[in-house]
Amino acid sequence: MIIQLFIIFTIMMSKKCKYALKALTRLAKNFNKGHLQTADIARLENIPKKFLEQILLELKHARMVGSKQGSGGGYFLIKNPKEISVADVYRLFDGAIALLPCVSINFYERCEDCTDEKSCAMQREFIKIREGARKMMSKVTIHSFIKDSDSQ
Amino acid sequence: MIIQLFIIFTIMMSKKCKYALKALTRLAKNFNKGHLQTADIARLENIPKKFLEQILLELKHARMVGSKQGSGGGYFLIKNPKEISVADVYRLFDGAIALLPCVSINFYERCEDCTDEKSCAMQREFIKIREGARKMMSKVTIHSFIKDSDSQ
DNA sequence: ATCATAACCTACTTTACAAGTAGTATTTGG
DNA sequence: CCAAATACTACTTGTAAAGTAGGTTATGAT
Repeated sequence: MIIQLFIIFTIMMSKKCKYALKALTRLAKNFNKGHLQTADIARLENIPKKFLEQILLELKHARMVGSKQGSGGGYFLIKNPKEISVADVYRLFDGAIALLPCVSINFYERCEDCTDEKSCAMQREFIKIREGARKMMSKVTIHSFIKDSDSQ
Repeated sequence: MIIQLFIIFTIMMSKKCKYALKALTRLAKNFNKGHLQTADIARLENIPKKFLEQILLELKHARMVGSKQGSGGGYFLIKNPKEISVADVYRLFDGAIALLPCVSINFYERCEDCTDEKSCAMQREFIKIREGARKMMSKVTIHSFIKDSDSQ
């Protein structure tokens, strides 16, 4: 009997970021229709409530959502769903879109092992890759998640 | 006096993967011209030698490079540099190109918090994002790193 | 044959962060 | 003033990245 165990580790979007997108989508469905409470969003989207609290707070500090404290309070979207892209949310929670720090626009950092950045062929090529990802991630917005597929 | 400390965490390519690409590029420059030793590649590319050993071994197991043991041995490329894409190397070391497991071609996994995958708008949109990244990462090869910019 | 050299392989260490949990403070409507 | 909700801080647990350490095996040269 052979037991095969496949453990695969991958670098992907964090759950925090994914939950944020789901929460924003839920709020977008309620755009200009009052507010929703953390507990409700958590239940509807299968997100741990206390974890979601932190996420909504971060979204508030990033001025994507607004809140109302006290009994009967909740969260609401303050930006148009069409103006919140996946790129925006990804940068907020997971950081750079580029695969290398020396290629990042918003999170640039020099590579320690690089001798001459100006002639670095990797940098040149990874800029192309970044642009491929960045364009798509900027094009897809929270609004993309609430419209149905054929209403493209 | 205000001290501001910015700590930014980002999800990027692992160093292992980056080092692998650099090592492959170095071997590609020597394609069909004999072999290079770990120590030399390590020195030329500023990669910790023992770490590079592991990486070259993984590349060997993935049949991208070949090796010769014993004194005067070393590593050499066995695939054409044009046929080793960034996507290939990335998948080997860092896993999925897609940002969500349910969107990955090679590392698919169901999302626990998803109720109905067929009607999931996020999945539908993230496939587009994956394709943006995947196309670019498949187009850029080790050969891209050794040619100069205007010889496009 | 044996020695130096370089690949091959496994295990360990350290650090850091993701993914949450816990508990308290603050605001606000009734 | 009380209940309900957000606001905030701190802690926990597990796991992976990045590298280190040390030994084994193969091979060309002496």
